[in-house]
Amino acid sequence: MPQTERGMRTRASLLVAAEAVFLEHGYHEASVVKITEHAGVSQGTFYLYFTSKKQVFDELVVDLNRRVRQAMSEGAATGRDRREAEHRGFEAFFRFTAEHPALYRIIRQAEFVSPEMHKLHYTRIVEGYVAALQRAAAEGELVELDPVVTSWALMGIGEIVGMRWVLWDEKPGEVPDTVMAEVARLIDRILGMPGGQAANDRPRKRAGGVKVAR
Amino acid sequence: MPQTERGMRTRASLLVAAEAVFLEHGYHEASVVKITEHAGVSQGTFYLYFTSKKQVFDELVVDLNRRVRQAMSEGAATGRDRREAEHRGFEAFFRFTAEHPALYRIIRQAEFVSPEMHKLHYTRIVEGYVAALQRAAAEGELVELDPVVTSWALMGIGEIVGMRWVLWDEKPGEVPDTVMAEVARLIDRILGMPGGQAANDRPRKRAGGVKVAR
Amino acid sequence: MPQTERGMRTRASLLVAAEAVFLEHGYHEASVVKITEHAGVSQGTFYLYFTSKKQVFDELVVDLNRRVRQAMSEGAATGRDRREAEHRGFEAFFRFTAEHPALYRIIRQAEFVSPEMHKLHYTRIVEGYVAALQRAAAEGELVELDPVVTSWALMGIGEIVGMRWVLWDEKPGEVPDTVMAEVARLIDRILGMPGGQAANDRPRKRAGGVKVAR
Amino acid sequence: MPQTERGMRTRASLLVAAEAVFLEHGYHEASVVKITEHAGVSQGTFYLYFTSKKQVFDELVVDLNRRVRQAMSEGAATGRDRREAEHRGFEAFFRFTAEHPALYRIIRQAEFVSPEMHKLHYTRIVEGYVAALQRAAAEGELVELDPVVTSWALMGIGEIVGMRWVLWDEKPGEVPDTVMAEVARLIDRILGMPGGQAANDRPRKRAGGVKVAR
DNA sequence: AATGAATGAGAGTTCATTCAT
DNA sequence: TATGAATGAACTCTCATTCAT
Repeated sequence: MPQTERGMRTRASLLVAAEAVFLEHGYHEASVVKITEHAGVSQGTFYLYFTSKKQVFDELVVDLNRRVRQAMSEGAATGRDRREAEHRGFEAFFRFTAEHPALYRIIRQAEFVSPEMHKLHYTRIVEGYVAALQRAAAEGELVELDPVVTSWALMGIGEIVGMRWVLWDEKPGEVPDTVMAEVARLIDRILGMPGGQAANDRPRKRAGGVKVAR
Repeated sequence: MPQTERGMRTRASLLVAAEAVFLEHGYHEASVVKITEHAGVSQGTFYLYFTSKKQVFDELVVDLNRRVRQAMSEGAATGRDRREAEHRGFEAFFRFTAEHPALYRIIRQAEFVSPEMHKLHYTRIVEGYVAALQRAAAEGELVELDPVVTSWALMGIGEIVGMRWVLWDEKPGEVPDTVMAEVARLIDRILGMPGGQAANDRPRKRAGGVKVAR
Repeated sequence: MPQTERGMRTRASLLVAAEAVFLEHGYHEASVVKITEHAGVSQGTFYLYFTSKKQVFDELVVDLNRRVRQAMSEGAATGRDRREAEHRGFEAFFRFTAEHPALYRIIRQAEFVSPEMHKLHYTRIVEGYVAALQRAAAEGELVELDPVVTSWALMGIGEIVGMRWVLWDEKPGEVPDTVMAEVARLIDRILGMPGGQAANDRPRKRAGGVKVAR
Repeated sequence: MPQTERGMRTRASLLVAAEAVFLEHGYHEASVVKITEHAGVSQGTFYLYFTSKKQVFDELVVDLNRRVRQAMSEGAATGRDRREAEHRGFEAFFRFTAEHPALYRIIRQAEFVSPEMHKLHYTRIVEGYVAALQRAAAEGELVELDPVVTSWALMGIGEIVGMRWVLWDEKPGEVPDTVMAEVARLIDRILGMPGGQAANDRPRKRAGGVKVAR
């Protein structure tokens, strides 16, 4: 760890550079040289602050994880009552994956680079999720469900939607409103909240019931 | 392409070896040498049948994709009526991701190795999904939903559940029954089919409504 | 060496293929596979008739050498008297290097592939040259000169002119007439034959004496 | 490019080593390993200073070209009058090819390794040649001739003589005096300068007029 | 005579990491 | 603290050649 002000700045700029380079090239195509060049320092300097390429990657994953969870709790904090709070928490999660889809590439890549960190990331998020679901359930707001399985399922939805509509689409950074709305309804159905079904909760016998996104 | 029986065998054993090695080490740690050693042939032989490491990877992804979809349609074929058929199709998909979670690592890694193949894989599966949802909707069996968004969501659930309960668990190859059942209920809720809620379809006001898996 | 008619044909087609491939790719870029593919036979067949890639190259050089010298003596044979014969011989040499500049690439490459053959090629040609010069000198038709040095010089001229005006030029296969004529005059001057200087043999004091080719 | 004294030394020693190795083995037999071993550095160091084996080759060709032309202009500078200057320029060229025949192997090999560099080399030299011939012609010192064709011819002579008498001979580094003298007379005849013919300028009718070198 | 599968040495090149300054 | 030269293991890939059929 750096002992001086200058050292702190150097380390920080290396982290920023690493994020940018991993984002652009992925872990394996990213080289330490690229990172140091991006940070404007020399090659050797990297090893003053990090013991390996993998270590800086791990640190980034931990950092990203912290940011996601912070976004989620900040989102939840804007809710005026318990129920709204939970809603906002989920919303924040989706918004984060939507707004930072590229960051999610880093996390997904962790599966092959740093399985422990990958596991840690999901586990931590799910923990928060589960707690939220349990609080909501205690309030009697949910259908009867298993919070762990449900949390994982919700996370899977968030990831794949981010991948499909943000990472793959030409104009990244945003999930289309129609898709977002559909996802919201879907979640409501999963959690047994009203709003999952438009006006009526019985399946209706008409083909028009199906609308295609995009 | 091989022109003799012997050549066919060699190529096949290289494919098998590649799958095993990619599974164990991931794409980047897997080397052509490891693959050929595993197949019991010399290094150069690899290039008799594949033009590059990436090509054999792509071929594997395409092959896996074919197998998943075949499993799905075979599953659907066991249903006695339309509704059962759709159910069995989804079941088959979940069973496949559950039974071959490691294969899914290969597919997920394709995101960083061969984005085109990765895209192709998901796109093809979703196409089948969407068609099934539309058929079910035409029969009036579903809640009003967007089949595309829903298909992606279902796939996200399948993947993450496979990752969590099969890939991460010590005894791989099987999603625990309790988890599988919970997922089934969850899907029913998503699709608006009866069975998504145990006995009653209103959320109830008791914490006991929540049961934790594992 | 082949024992059957069929074998003879195969060997011949391999030689033809080798010439084509060496011509197009040069020795090092040419591979045995390319040669056999071009000949329409399988890889292993090559080694039925040649012991190595280098051997077939050597054989080609020897063959080309034979062809050049034959062209030269055929050219000389068309001369009606001794003097004309010599002229025609040189002409034929230049025509050959002009018409087959690509073949000359093979020979030049021999310097780095098969120095012995390279040496042999030039030595044999020079021998013929020297003999011709000596005959001409015996007839008193030449300026006093060293036939060996002169022969080498003439060969150097032929090669470089072929390289510059045939190999490098867009429309290969032909040295422009003006260049050819200038070369002819140049040779006449070298050999001390009339015709080397236009009308007068004293250098003249006017800049207009210099005309630029191309 | 190296930024320190040490780096400069390393790069220089790699260039020296490359020249030596290309000289001894030719381009294709020369390997980067051989070069680095010769330079006493490790394999990877090579790629600190050169992007590829071909690049160092190109650099060598350019360097040699510079040296030849410098030798020529330095030679020309020793002439006391215009005419002597031109003479000395040509002399210097011949001396250089004679003294560095091995370097000329590198240049000749460029035909097959780096055609652009090969072309550049000859083109540059000819440009200087042509200019010299034109100056000489303006002084009325030459026979009527085409300076471009003549320049190429002179170069062809220089190369082949260097190849024959220096590269092939056991004691390299020197063209025998008798050969050199003969070449000089030959050039005088080509340029129409006095001295091309010993004492008399008419061909004589005696075989003794021909003397054989070596 | 012909095939084509198999070999394996060796090539050029990259890059995470170390170390002298 | 910072530099950047140096390392060397490891990689992908090519190809002349051999050999079983």
